[in-house]
Amino acid sequence: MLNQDTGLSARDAKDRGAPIYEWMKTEIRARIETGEWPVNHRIPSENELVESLGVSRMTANRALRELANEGVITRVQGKGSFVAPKKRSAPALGVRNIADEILERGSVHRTELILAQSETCGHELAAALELDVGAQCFHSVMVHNEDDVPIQLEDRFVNPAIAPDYLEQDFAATTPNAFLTSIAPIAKTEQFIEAVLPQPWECKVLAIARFEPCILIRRRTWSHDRVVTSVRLLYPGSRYRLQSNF
Amino acid sequence: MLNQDTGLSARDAKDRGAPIYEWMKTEIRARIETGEWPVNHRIPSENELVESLGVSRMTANRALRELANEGVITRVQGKGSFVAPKKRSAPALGVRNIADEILERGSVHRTELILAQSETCGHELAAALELDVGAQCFHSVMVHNEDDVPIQLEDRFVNPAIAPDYLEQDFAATTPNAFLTSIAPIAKTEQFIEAVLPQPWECKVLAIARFEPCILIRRRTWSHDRVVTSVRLLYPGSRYRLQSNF
DNA sequence: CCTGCAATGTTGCATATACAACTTGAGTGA
DNA sequence: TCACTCAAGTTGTATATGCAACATTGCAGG
Repeated sequence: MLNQDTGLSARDAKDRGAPIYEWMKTEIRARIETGEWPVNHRIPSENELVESLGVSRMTANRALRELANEGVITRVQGKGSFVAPKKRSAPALGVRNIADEILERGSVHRTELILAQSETCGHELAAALELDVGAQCFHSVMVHNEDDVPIQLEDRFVNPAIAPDYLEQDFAATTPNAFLTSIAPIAKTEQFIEAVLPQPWECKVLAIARFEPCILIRRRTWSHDRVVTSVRLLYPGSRYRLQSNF
Repeated sequence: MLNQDTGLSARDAKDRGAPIYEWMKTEIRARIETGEWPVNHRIPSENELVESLGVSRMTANRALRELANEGVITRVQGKGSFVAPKKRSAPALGVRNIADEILERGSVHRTELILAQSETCGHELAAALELDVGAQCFHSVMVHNEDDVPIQLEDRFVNPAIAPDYLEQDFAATTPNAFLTSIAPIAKTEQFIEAVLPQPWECKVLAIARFEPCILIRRRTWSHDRVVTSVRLLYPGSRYRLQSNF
């Protein structure tokens, strides 16, 4: 049931799996993401949250303080808390759909599915997806071709709790990126860019030489504080470069 | 006076300008940066900090929790808090000063000047700097070391119309980046990120193997519609990665 | 009219307390 | 010896309370 004063729902104390302050953060973030609370909208004060949710002020304070540190909201002493303006996004380094990118260049995009299966999380993978060791996750590997030239090797792991029917998708028609962003709005992205030498099997599927340097992008995306996907994108250095002007 | 139990000093309550938890954070960070507390060193527990500093546990908890969120330390429930391993990663967006970046990681920055001279623009260089072919420009090459490990090769061309006394700078004290941004505010930046194999002479000055893949950033910056500088930044792939979260 | 001040509401910080969850090591009993 | 239990230490979370700092509003008095 919705609380008219704050717009937040009073959760039954029993079904909480996450800490209260985390739950408050996700609820507030959700209202911002859906547009229910637009930019500069005033967020319920700490005391209002105390009243409507039955939490202590320190807990409400922690939730709002952490959201402020993350840049989601801004707080002004004596005035209140407000939805922060959206961050600028970097065109070239943001999460682009490789298919759109290729089409914009006037080329033909074609994918080659190499693998799509369910796997058991090992230690490292569990940490990356923030799941438990031994849990199931989805794994897909595919090559994206531009005019029949391999240009990106996509090695992706997906959280099945968020996309339970991931493996049933037709990846020739919809890229994993497009599918996942359609069912889970991206709230946060972590991205590392490295230069590496490819593995032998990667050389084979990308049709490149053994010592061709490649750009490796390792990216994780979150939605509602849960990891949606962890992906490795490998680009042959001779065929691809990143651009970021500002 | 130093407290033997924690290595932290009990501050006089009067001279505190910052909140206690912020003061604790800076004190702990200082001990990590100076190497007094090396990587994996155990940090005083919350209760030890309570004892030695006379603060409440919630305050100590907040200081340590925020340091953990920032990646400075790692905390394990039931075990304790420990100095986190350094991560050598940099934001891919924006023009950072490599010296600042290294200092922030608590390492020592040292440059090695390889070349600093005036040259005559060829065709390609003239186009890059938006000058006439045959005009003079400045050329500097240097290596930036982090803890005496070569981490960036900087190959820079500078427009003499904007920085006429560029070659007279002491590049050991002030990086070219810091000098140029101080005399010409950056209005626009064009930046390409590639993966390449280094040239033999580049391998030599960076002390890397022949087939070590490198990240190459080619960047041009404008001020008042004129090109200030065109620079190639070469990073060994095994020692450096770019980070861009949003 | 307007200046000054008090009241109220807001965030920021610090403390004391309590319980839960996890780790480690010591001890105990089969 | 092995397995189990228990105690102590540590972090994680939640609450209640108090005071400080800042912003806004309204009111009293000139």
